[in-house]
Amino acid sequence: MNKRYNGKNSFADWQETWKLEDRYNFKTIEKKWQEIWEDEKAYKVETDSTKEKFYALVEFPYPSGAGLHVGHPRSYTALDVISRKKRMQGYNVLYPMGFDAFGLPAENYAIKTGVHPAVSTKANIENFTRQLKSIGFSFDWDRCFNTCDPEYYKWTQWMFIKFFEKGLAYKDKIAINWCPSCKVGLANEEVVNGCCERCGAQVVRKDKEQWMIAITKYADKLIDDLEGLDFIDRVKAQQINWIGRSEGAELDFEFGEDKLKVFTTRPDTAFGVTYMVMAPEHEFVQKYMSNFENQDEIKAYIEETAKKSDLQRSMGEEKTGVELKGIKAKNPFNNEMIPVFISDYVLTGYGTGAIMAVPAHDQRDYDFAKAFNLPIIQVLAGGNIEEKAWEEDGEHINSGFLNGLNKEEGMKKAIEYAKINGFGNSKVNFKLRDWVFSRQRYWGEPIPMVYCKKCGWQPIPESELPLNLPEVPDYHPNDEGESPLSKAGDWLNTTCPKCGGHARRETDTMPNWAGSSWYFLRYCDPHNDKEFASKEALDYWMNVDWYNGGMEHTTLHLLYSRFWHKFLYECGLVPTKEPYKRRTSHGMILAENGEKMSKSRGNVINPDDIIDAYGADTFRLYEMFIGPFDQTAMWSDESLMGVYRFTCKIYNLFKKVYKIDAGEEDIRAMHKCILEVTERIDQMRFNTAVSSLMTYVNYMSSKDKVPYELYATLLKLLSPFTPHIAEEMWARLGNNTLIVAESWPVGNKSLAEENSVTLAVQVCGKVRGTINLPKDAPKEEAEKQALALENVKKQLEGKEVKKIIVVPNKIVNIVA
RNA sequence: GCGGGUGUGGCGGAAUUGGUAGACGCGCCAGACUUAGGAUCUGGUUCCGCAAGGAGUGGGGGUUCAAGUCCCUUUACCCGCACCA
Repeated sequence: MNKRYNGKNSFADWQETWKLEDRYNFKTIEKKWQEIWEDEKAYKVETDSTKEKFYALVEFPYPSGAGLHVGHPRSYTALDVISRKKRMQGYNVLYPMGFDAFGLPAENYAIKTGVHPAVSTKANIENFTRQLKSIGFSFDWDRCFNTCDPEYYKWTQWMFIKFFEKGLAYKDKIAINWCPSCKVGLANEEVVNGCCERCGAQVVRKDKEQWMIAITKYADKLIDDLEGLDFIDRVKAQQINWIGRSEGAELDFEFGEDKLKVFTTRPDTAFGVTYMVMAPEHEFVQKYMSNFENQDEIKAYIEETAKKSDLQRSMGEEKTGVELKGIKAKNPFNNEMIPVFISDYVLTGYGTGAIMAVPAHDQRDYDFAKAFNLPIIQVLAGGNIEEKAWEEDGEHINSGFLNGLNKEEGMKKAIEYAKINGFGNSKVNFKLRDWVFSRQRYWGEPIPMVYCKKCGWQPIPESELPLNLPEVPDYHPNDEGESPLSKAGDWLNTTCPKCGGHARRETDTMPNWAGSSWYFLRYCDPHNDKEFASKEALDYWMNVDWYNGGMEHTTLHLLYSRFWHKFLYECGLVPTKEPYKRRTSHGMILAENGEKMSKSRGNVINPDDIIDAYGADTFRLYEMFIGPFDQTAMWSDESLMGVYRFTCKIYNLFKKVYKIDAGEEDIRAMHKCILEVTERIDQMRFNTAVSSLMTYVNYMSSKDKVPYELYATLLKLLSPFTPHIAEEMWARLGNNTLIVAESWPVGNKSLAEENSVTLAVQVCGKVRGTINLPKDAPKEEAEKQALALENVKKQLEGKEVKKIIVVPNKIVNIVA
């Protein structure tokens, strides 16, 4: 006997055995249908070129020990609703789930307890899987994988080698952001307000040899290709802002034997340069040190700034600095000799690490000039230079051949002049830096490189992939910042793939963002052991049609993965330039009082508790009803109760269902609901989609007998939101099919329309009454009835009607 | 400072894109059923007013027959970036 139907197979059977005492038992219902879906592989999907595909993606979670947060299901339910609807609309839907399983918490836990990260991670993944399954998401679990599985990271390593082969991965000694607490180098993206994103410790600068990936080579493409993508505006804006493209010029100023290069966005203000500034780390400072008259002062300043983090530097309100006495620079535009300073307001990592200072037209230079009593020469008319710098447009003055030109013309001419005279050219700069790709950590993908004294850095041969993570005696990084892998004994020693001599393995591992940069490709073909995914699978499934995730990943994961994908595209390994067609973002869920949920505040809501008390369907529906999807929402137990009542109503409504024909009004209510729910799901206006369903249910509840067709349609519309109860009641209606495989109802606009309409009647813009008219009644009829209203007559007493505006089916406004 | 967003009842939030502001839900009030209920059902619920009526979408101004919606201005809060030359 089929367990689906509990031995019953007709609607009549169910009605007969219906008892009033029968209560909505979500626990039994939900468990039953989850088992059936799993047994029947209801959500398994195959590459099938005869069907139109739809690829929905949500950010896979890091399987933390804390388990699922109520924030995760907001995103997962939203795309589950979309996926389920698309499936019912006939699409071949790929909606996968996996785990981003490398990460610091597992390693920190290992340091504390000695439990191997692989062990705790496995347990956490099992817990997450249990939780996700208990919510009834329609993931194709056969495609699930995790990034710490050698079968997966083999390909992450393989791709790293591709980066190396194309010259995009390189080792460089750079001043990196160093977290003294985590003892790890951080990418710029991982530094928040000068502090480590994970532990909050203040980040300091430290010179280290690091693997870098040249994401900056793709800076232009990463901006330009945003055009045409369906990303929400704030994501586009944030990425553009982060990449920080600025156009200007690079100019050479004579300095000692050398040319001191500066980057400026305002070459037109060159005649207003009264001094120059280098970053304290600039190479010329050391090179010319012996020539300076005030070496002690300079050295002291350099030492002082080296101790400061970027945050401390930027917090300094007063401009500080030291003049490099003894050498002046020559302004190539007017051959004037100008003093040169070092100051920490010039950053070593941006542009050339040196600037030409134009105090009259740049506020920072202005502040510095005021502090050091330097001349301020206005070269663009406008503003009040006595008070502050003039940064707007104006006519050039005191500027030789630029006089009379505006900003734009001046820039063009200045660059032209520099070009002709060989001391400069136009130049584009980016805020974006190359990606620091090394982590001095254990729980990450080993970087598949070896160092040979003779041959330098060499990638290991493809046949040796995956390069498995070895066992180590303990997981602490040492104080020199060497990875725990440096203690991996024999593993470290190997042979050079090029010359066969002795070589030593790289001991740093990859950052978290590595595995997540291409995981959406693996979902297309997750069990392939020959390639990261077959061409056939990629051609069919890519791009991701709809990707939803958190705003916090906009400049991290989302930018990295776009870059990574573009690189693979240019290697001919993926069929598309961009990975994601559409990107949306959900708002956070805060605690009831508007605070962030956190362990320390003790206000975390565990999805397990909600499901236990009210069931997965109520939980899902509430997450969709909580508020506008893209906005921050506050958890509310009382609102949750309201949704629970609604779920009960759906269940109880069944006893009023009869096999009777639907009336005209019934049909209208039904089509109205179909149209609204369909449209609102597509627009991610889930909260109003749910309210349409509530209105429809309220309509049915007010009837003594509910026509079968109305209830059946309700279940279909409801099934993406509350799949378990929809499935259960669908079966009780006597169906032998799964509702998830049914087709989505199609709304009919004309059937949804009322045949009589209520028009508001206004006198001078104020509503004074309403009239009922048949739909599309002539204007004259509306006017006549409006004027006949008692209240309207009263309002018009003693006044002369000047004009009557009739908007058909909407409003009559009488102007007097 | 730059970029993005949000201000509507006691609360979460709707409003077909210029056409009856407050859908839906919570809460609250009244009634019904009940031994009882923080259960369920029915009705009510923007504010002031007994009513007629008036006011009303952060503030001010404007366009329009008509503005939560468009324009100008101002303000508060939230998020991201921030000495990026």
